[in-house]
Amino acid sequence: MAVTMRDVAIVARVSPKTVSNVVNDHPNVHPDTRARVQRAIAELGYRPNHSARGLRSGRTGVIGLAVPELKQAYFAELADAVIAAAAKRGLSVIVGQLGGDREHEIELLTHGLPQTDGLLFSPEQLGSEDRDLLADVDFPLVMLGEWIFGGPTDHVTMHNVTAARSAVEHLISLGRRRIAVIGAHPEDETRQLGPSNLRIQGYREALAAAGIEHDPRLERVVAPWHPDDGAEAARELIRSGLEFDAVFALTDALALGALRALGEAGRVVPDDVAVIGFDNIAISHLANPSLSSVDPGRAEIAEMAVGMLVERIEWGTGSSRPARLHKAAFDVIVRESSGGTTVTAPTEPADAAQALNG
Amino acid sequence: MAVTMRDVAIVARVSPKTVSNVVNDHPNVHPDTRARVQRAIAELGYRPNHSARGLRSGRTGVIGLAVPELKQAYFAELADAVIAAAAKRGLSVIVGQLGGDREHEIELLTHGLPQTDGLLFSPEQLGSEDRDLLADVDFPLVMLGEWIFGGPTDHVTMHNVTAARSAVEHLISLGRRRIAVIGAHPEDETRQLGPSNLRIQGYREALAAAGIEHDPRLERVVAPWHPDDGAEAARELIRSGLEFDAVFALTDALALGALRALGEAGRVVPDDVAVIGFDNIAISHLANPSLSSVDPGRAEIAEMAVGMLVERIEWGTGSSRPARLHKAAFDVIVRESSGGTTVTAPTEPADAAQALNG
DNA sequence: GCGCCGGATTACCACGTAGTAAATCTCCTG
DNA sequence: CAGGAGATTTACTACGTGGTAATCCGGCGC
Repeated sequence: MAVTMRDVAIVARVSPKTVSNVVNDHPNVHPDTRARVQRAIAELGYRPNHSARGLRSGRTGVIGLAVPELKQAYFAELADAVIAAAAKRGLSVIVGQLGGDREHEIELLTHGLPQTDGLLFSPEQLGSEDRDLLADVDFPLVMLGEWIFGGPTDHVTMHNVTAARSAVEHLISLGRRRIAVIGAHPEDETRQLGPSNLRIQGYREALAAAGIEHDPRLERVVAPWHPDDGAEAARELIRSGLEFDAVFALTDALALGALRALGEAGRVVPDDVAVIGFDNIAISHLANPSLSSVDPGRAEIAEMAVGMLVERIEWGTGSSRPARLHKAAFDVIVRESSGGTTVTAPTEPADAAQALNG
Repeated sequence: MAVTMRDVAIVARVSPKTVSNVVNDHPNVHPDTRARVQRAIAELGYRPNHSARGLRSGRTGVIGLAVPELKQAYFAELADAVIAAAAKRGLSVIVGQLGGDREHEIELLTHGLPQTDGLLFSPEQLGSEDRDLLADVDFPLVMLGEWIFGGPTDHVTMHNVTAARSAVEHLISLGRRRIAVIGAHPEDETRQLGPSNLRIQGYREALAAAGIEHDPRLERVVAPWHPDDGAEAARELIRSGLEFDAVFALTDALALGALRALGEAGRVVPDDVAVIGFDNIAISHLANPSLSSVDPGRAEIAEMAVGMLVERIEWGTGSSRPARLHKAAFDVIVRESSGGTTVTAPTEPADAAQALNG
C-alpha cells in the first residue's frame, strides 16, 4: 500500500493533521516541525492521494477537454495548447472525443466528464438552437468554437468575420478580383452562426469594401468540412469554367486539397491562382507551395479558456457571474501560396464581430 | 451537494450498500429491488462519485498517455486511437505532454501521472541506457515507441525494420536503384535502437537483398526529426550533385519537406524521383502529389497497448508476469508520390525484428 | 504569580463508496 | 413444522484527506 500522511506523521512524530498542514502550506506551522515533516516526506517518498483529496475537497485537479476528433490537426493543436495552459496551473486534462455525434454532445452537457472539475467543450453538432441546453449545466463550463453564441456560458473563440475579411483583403491587395471560396455551408436558419457562414460574411465584406462584384457561383459548398472534399470542390470549380484568380479556403485542410486540385489542372500557385487557408495548422508551411493561412490565435484561446474555467471553478457554480465572450487576436500568415511578405493584423475591436452574436 | 448513494437508498427504502450492489451489477440482488433502486437513481439523477470510488477501490478509471507533443500529427493520431480504445473499455485518458524534456520523462517514470491507474508512455529522450529506470516502476506501465527495448515492461511498437524494408522494396520494384534516405541519425552507441536506426537497417537490408550497392552518401542526417529540416536535407542532397531516383523519408513530415524541396528544384515526383514516407499521417494523402507512406498500424498499437495496460491494472502490480512485446501489422500505402497500386504487406513473424531487441 | 493571548498542534470527524461478515429472508426437504 | 441451504440484505468499517474546534504551551502584562 502507498505511503499515507499517517505514515509520514509517525516518522516525523507529529499528527497526521500537521502533515496535512505542511503539505498544504498552511501558516502557523513551526519551521522546525515543517522541516522535520518534509524530511519524513522525502524519506518515505510520500505522494498525496488525489482520490482522497478529491473526496474531501470536492476538487480533482483535472479538467476535461471535449473535441470532435483529435486526429484533425486543428483540434490536436488546440489540445496541445490547452494541455500546456492547464499544466501551468497544475491541472491535468482528460481529453474526450465525441466523434461528431450529436447524442454524445448533448449527453456531455447534461453530465460533464466524470472525474473533472470543469469542461472545455468544442462542439460540432450543436448549434445556437441548442442554446437552452446550456442553461441547465450545473458544472463549470467554457465553450470553444463558433457553433453556439449568446448562450449563458463563458465562450472563447476567434475573430471569424474580421480574420476572414483580412485574409480576403490580403488577396485583393495582390490585385486579385475573382476570388473563390471553398467550404461554404448551405445557408441554414439554425446554423447561420457557424464558422463557415461567419467567414463567408468576412469574405463578402472584404469584396464589398473593395467594390468588387460578388459572384455567388464562386462560393463553393463543402459541408461538412471533410478535408478530402476540398480537392473535389476545387475540381468542380475548375470544371465549371468560371474565371478565378484566387481561392480562399475556409480551413487549411480544404486549402491543401485545393492546392492538389489546382496542381492537377496545371494552374500555378500563386501565379495563376493565389491561395489562402484558415487555421494555420502546423503542416501548412510544409505544403508545396507553402500555404498562406489565418492564424486564429490558438495559444491565446487556450490560455483564456483555461483561465476562465479556473475562475468558474474557484468561484463555485453557485455564483452566477455574467457570461463572458473572448475572441483571440489573429494573424494573417503570408507564405508562398499567396507570395508576399508576412503581414500581421492587429486585433480588431471586439464590437464589430460581437454584433453578430446576439 | 450532489446526490449520493445514501440519498438513493432512502428513496428506494434499502440500505446504501444495496444501492452500491445495484450500481456495480452484483449478483444476488432481487430483480424487484434492483428495479426499485434503478428507478430511484433515475429519479434523483444519481451519479457515482469517482473520487470516493477511487479512494475505496484504489482505481480511478483513468489512464495516462504521455507523449512529447500533441501537435505532432503522429502523436495526435496515436492519442486519437488510444482515447478511442480506452473509451471502449470505459476508461478516460489524461494526456500529458513532456515536450521532449528528459527530466520530465524521468520524473514521470518515477511517479507516474497523478489520478491514473496506469500509464502509456511514448518517450523521446530516453534510450536503452535508461532501461534500469523501468525496473523500479511501481505502477502499471506500457511503453510505446522504439527508444527502449528489452526492458522489464510491456512494450507495443511497430515493425520498423521490416516495414522500412518493405517501403524500400516497393521503391526498388519501381525500378529505382539510387534511393536516398532522409532522417538518418548519427550512429550512437546508446541510441542504436532508435526508430531512425531501425528504419535505416530495413533500408540497407532491402538494398542488400536486391543486390544494390549501398552508398552512404545517400543517407542524409536529420537529427532530431524536426520536420522543417526535411526540406533542408533534401536541398542539400540536391546540391550535393549525387544522382538519386527515389527518396525514403523516415517520417511523413520529413517527406513533405522533401516534396517541397524537390518541387523547388524542378524534379518531378514521381517521374524523376519517387518518394515514400513513414507514419501515414492523415494529411499525407492531401499532399501534392499525394504521399506514399508506411502505415504503422496505429489502431492496432493503441488497441494492444490499452489492452495490455488494462491487464496489468487488473492483475495488480504485485504479480510480475513476464514483459510482452507486441508489434503491430503494417501496410505500405502507395499513392502518387511513388505512383502505383496499393500493396498490403502481411505481418512478418515477430522473430525477425525481435532479434534486434535483446 | 496568575491569567490571558495567540501561535502551534492535535483529536475528531465526515466526505461517498465498497469489502467483510453477519443478519435476515425464502423456499425446500424430510 | 423444524432444519437448513442459499439468496438477499444489512451493519459496520476503512480508504486518505482536510475542516472544525479543542487543547497545549510559552511569554507577556499586571
